[in-house]
Parts: sequence; structure tokens; C-alpha cells
Amino acid sequence: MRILFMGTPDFALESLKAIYEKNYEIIGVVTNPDKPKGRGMKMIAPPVKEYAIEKNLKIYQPTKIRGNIEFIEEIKELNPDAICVVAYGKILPKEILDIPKQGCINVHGSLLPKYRGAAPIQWAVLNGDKTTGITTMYMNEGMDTGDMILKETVEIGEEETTGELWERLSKIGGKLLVKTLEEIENGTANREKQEEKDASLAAMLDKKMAEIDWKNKTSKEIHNLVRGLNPIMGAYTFYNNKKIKLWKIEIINNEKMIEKGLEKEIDLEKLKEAEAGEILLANSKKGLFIKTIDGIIEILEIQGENAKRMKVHDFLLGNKLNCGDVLGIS
RNA sequence: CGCGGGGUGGAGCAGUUGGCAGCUCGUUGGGCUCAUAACCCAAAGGUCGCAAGUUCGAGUCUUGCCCCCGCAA
Repeated sequence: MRILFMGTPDFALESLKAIYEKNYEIIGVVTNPDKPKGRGMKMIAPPVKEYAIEKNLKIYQPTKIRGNIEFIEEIKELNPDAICVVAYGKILPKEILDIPKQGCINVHGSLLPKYRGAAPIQWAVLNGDKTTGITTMYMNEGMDTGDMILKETVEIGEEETTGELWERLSKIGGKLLVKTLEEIENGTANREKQEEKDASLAAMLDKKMAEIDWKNKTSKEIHNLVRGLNPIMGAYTFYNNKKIKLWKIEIINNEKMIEKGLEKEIDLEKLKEAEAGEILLANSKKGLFIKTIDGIIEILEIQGENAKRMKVHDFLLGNKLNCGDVLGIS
């Protein structure tokens, strides 16, 4: 089977690897153009391109596809049996979708029709879902609205971050893509319509959502925000007008309170009056504890302005945080 | 030439108008305790990124170079 692969980031790379290692005939790899990135805005090639170079695969990097007649003609001439699209980053026009005889196959990071769109994995964690998964489907012109072929459900750990889930799902995506291709070759592939009434959209994340809203969010919601934005943006708040990012936090319930001997450190009377976001204890030995509207959280990993992320212990050795100060005031 | 921060004992930081190099933690040894990520005492550990310059004297001022990091994607 002649396969054209389209994808850009590391998530797509796992799928490309999977089909390459299964010895599928990869007639070309389409990926987004190199972009200036990082300090000094150096040009960086996307992960998929790096791999394609290493394996000597033909690479295409069109800036745009819609209306790009030259590129569309080129694809036609390649005569692919199937096009596999994984996190490519561009919407494919009908002219492309119609080219391969076996259709365009997409690997999506959720159990469709839930979380259609750009950030399915992030939203699964942000919403505190217990499970999510991977779906493969036949693409159509809509945003992840095609008929579904295979699904695999994955449990999300209580403390799992988007980054960790991302990595697991990317591998499962590769596995499921291979299985999907096998079924298509054998003519046994399923074709299931998506239930419109169950559909939801996982919109792109915007900057504003990363700020922690101490006054309105529960410990659980803050915890979901922190792990959901790790390692993409990082949930942040302010202390002394400086932005600090929280990378890892833990919800402190009564058991943990006793386990850590906190009832000796924190005045329970004061605790009742404390504002949400108030620093209850900041001690390099004991840790950093913050009041929320419904309890206490402990910060485990933190990042100051212009600094790298570090364990709270290290952070507190050189940065003084005063008990009673309130986070989030900028 | 995208914007910005920084290189000071093992770690995280401070260092004022240039004048003996500090803090917290860790490490090592000792003490105390039923016990401790507790407490007390003591010790070790630094060419202050590199090079040159100004100066009686530079971590601190000037110049050049190297390296690291954050934002943004």
C-alpha cells in the first residue's frame, strides 16, 4: 500500500515511526514548514521532518494547501492508496481528501465525537476526565467529523500531566494507525458515524486561562489546571508582581495534613479566616502550602520569573515568601 | 540582528557609594532525644564564567569573548 504521511509535531512522529517500522511504503511525508523558534529565533525543523531526513523519505513542506494547485497536482501524481494525517496542523481541502482510493485516515487524541479539534488531550486533563483515548477515522471536510474506524480507551492517572498523557497517547496512536491500515487492506475496517448529539469541541488553549483564579476555583480545579497545562504553558499566578508558574501541586486532605504534621505548623483558627490564595506556610523544610476556597494545596514544583522550574525546596532557599501574603495579586 | 534575565563554596540566592566574600540548605564530625525532614555545637568547602583595562585596592566600574536560562512559538 502506497502511503502519504502528513504530520508535524512529536505526536505525529510516533505514528510515522510505527508505519515505517511495519515496512509500509511511505511515498512521501508532508509537514509544516520550518519555523523560527527559540532564543534568537533560529529556524527549527519539525520532528517529523528530522525523522524523514534520517530515513531518506521524500519531504514536502507547503506553506498553504488550499488553492495550491501545483501541490495538489503533485500529490495526485504520487498516486497514494491512503493518506495518513496525524496532527498536521492544516485543514485539507476536498481536492486532497478525494485523491487516495482508500481514503484519508486521521489519528485523533480523544474518543470521538468528544473533543473534536485542536487540543483534545489537554482538555481531557483540564476537565479532570478519568478516561480518554485514541480514535482513527476517515477524514471528511469537517473538523474531526469523519466516520470512525477504531478506538482505544485509556485511563488518565490522578496525577498525570498533559505531557505524560500526550506521550502515552502518541504511542497508542501509532499502534492504532497500523491496525487501522491492516484492516483497511483486509477490507475489514469498520465505519461508524459520529453521534452529533455527543459531540464537543476542544478549542485551542488561550493564554488567559493559564492564570490561577484562587477566588473561584476549588483545589481540584486548580490541580487539574496545573497538570493540564504541564508542560505546555504552565499555570501561573503572581507574587509581589512577579509571575510564578506552578508545575506540580498536591491537594492536601485531612489525612495528608496529619501525615505531614501540619496541624502543628498551621493555626487552625487562622486557617478559617485565611483568604483563598494566602500563603499558610512557606518553609524549605516543610514545604509551601496555600489556602484555596475549599481546602489547602501544597506546591511541589515552581518556577520564578526568568528562572527555570525547580523543586519548592530549592526555590525557598533563595526566595523569601511570607506567610499571610496572598498569591494572585498583580 | 524578536524581547528580557543571569553566571558568587554541592544546591537556591544576597552582596549596599569599589575596602577582609555572606545567607539559607546540604555535606562531614560531635552532642542531645523514646523518637524526627527536629534541636545544639564544630568543621570542611570559593581561581566570585574567561581575558584585558581603570584603580593603592574590582564580585562590584569599562571593553571584548564564552556559556546558561526565561518569554515568545
